[in-house]
Amino acid sequence: MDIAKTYLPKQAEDKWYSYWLKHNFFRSVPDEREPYTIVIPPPNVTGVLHMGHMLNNTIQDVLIRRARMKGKNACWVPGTDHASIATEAKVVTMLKERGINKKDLTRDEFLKYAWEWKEKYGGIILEQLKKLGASCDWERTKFTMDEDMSEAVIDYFVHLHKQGLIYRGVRMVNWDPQGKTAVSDEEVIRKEVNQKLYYIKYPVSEELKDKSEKSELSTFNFEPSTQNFVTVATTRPETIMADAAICVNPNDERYLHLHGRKVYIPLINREIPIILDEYVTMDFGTGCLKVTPAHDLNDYELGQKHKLPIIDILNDDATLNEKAQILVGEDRFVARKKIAVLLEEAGALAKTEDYTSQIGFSERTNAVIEPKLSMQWFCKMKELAKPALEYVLDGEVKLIPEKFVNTYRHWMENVRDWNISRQLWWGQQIPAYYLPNGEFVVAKTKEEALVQAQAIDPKLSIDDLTQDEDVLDTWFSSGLWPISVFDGVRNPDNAEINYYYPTNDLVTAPEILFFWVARMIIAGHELRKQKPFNNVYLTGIVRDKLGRKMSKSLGNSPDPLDLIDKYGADGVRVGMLLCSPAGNDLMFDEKYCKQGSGFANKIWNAFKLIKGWQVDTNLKPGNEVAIAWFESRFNQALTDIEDDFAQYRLSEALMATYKLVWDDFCAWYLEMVKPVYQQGVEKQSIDKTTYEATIAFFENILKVLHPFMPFLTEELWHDELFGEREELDCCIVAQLPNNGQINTRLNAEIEVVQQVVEKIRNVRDTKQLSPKEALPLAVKANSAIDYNKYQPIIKQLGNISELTLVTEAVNGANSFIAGTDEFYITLDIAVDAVAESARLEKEKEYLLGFLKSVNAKLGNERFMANAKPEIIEIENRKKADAEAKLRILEDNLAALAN
RNA sequence: GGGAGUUUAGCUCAGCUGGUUCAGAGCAUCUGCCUUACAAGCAGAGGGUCACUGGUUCGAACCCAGUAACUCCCACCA
Repeated sequence: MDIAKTYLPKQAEDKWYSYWLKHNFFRSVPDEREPYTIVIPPPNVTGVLHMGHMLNNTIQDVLIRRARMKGKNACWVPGTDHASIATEAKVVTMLKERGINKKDLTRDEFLKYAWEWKEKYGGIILEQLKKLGASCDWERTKFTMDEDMSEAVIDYFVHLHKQGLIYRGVRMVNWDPQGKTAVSDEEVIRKEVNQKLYYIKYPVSEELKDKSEKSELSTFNFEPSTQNFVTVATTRPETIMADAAICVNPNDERYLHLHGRKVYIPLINREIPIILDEYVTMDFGTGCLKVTPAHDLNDYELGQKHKLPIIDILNDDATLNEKAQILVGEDRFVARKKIAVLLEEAGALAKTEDYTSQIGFSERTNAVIEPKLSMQWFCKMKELAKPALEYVLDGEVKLIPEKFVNTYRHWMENVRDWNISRQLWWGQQIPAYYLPNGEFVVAKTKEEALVQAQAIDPKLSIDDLTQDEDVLDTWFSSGLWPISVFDGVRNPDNAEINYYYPTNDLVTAPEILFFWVARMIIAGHELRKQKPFNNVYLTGIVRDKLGRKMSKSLGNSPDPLDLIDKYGADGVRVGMLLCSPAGNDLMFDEKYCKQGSGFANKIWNAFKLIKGWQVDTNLKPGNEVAIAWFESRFNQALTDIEDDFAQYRLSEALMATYKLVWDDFCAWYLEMVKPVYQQGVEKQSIDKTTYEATIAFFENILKVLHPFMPFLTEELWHDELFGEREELDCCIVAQLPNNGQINTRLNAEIEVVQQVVEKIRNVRDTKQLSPKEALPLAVKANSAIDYNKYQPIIKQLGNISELTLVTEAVNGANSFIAGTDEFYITLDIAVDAVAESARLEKEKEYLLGFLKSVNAKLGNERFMANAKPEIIEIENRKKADAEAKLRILEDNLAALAN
């Protein structure tokens, strides 16, 4: 039969994924085995797979598959997040395209559209994950707005409210004028922006009585005539109409004459007081601050302190309202430009300066955040954060890499109250019910709310209650994820939550350490007094090879599905992992995927080679040494790989596997045992022992590879090479081999043998001899290595015609040293004594230098006094080895000279 | 402004408690091979002032101090 020349991923991928599904290999139900649980970081329900997801989910899949193959009850819970702001924005856009304005819809009508949208586009991303090979238990797929999930959220809200941890209040919030909702502090991204600093002159309302009371404004390069003005620097001239005061530092000697005075706001001529507060920095701007309590957080606090009126001149969409008196209806940024012109015309603009400062942008809509006063719901964080911090500091929840502990601590120690209300419809509506008198009660249902309400006013009926319009922040619900997917909020003692929780590993991006990870730990402690997971593996950000973050707007992100199409899912998985050491950003380059698919092909070809063999029972076993060595080497590699996994060094585990397969198995083992080509036969004859051992090795290799390359390994697993397989005998559920014996002596001796082979090849290369030409080799063994034992290997790999053991150096031969043994290859052509001497001299020189440094150490009294005995012993051995080699070299040099 | 991190070969990264011939791996590069599994391959080779400057030490890529560059997080200087 014909075997494809290269591995063809496409056929294998769909075939085996459905096979796994059909046989429920991803399914997990509680049983007597040890559980291993991962909950997926739920992607946005309307999201599309990007490279970050690829990395994240590849890692999770590797971990879950490995756990499965170690006999654990592996459960990977998939699902999606309703992502209120992002999704609502998408729905609004969609409606707009259809000519529908959200304003014209009722809440119910809008939600109907939103659900339609979710049904249509939601879950695309989960389908995409299947292409990657994600072995999630799809029967457990959850959505954060599923009925039970929402109920859990409401329960949690009611619970926190009962604890007195949720309150309602007017606060300055981060207002997203595009999403028309408040967003939390964490959802504001600050960026450096080039702006202008406008110096605005506010006329002082009374003439200065004493002309001699001269200000020192001249140091600011102002026109002398400005002494009747107060000049204020601001980046937001459009808010002057909302000014409630001008503030100067009481210690600022320049402004003593202004104490107790009043000024007029330019253009609208409203009179405002000059107030004094040490908050003002004297050496910034002019040292005068305009106080605009409605539109700046600090000004708000200053306003509260000084009991200033709050004048809000902005609408929810950040256009100016009638309180502004001028430019009503204009957008804030349009107004800024226009007012600058108006001020200029009125002679109230002293100057403008270029200025860069940080501005907040909405993470969801990218709109410039407007500080806005409004009534919001808040969650008290201080008490909640404390135990959540302890979990991490105690190491009960391990962050990988550890460096994030500091960041986590810093945040948890400086946490502020969390604004949990969002002025949206898509999400869990806050379970607060208002009485006609404005009081409110919090309850799970309207009926329960009525009971509470009637305690206040017995005459109330259910129609008198109105529910709060706002919904909860998405993170409020995703914080419950590891508990709510097992129904642990509503039924805290059910069999599932007791079995699967706490989960084992969480794999997520460091960007959402606080948004999400911290809140899960908080919820875990609050609801169950338990951590939600043992380990948090924080992946890096996927960047392009120039180090730029991959994003749609930059257009530097490849489509993951295209990559899978091009390199196969296994190739892409390997590619992602090859360049993603734990916690480091990943400089993604397609070439890694190429390396991945190249690796898949290498394995495929090893398979093809073995497929071409046929047992000939007449042949005697002839590869005991090779077989014993590979077994030992394999066990060694298993230990190394296990160790890498234990430390979450997935890249290194993969690289160790890569080298095991490519170097040890293909380049050495298979070359050692591969039969000499026999012409005219379809299959190459091989002895039974070697054949069986090789197949067993190959099967074990497939197991080790499986977590990284599930499709290829499953495909090969079912080849007839391995005999008949039961229907359920699949690589995905095969058990990883246990760590077996490691023969360190054999491993070490083979390393010398490998050196010998490499040096023979080197001689061949430098003498430009054909690899086909067999050469004679003589060994003068100074070590205990029995070269008779390794003769077949050396002969086959080095193409040696004859290997003789000698006791004296061979004259006129090309020599080399491997380990401490001497090797001689006698060639027909005469040795180029000059070149050979030069080569040996160079080696000698190096050894002498080395010996000198070793002797320097050994001759150093303080070294001998301070170094540990084993170090000294090592140095002594180094010295002995070097001296032995030097003697050999000198002998060889002497022989050449003759 | 505060904090954390990074800096090792052309690229991406290992290098654990300071001490093996310790300066490494993979990729890339160069040279030679179309050797019956694989040219997506094989064989061989080259490539580094371990960011810089000082210090500690018998001994430093590793510890300490300072400097520089980059990255991230946090923060209300208009």
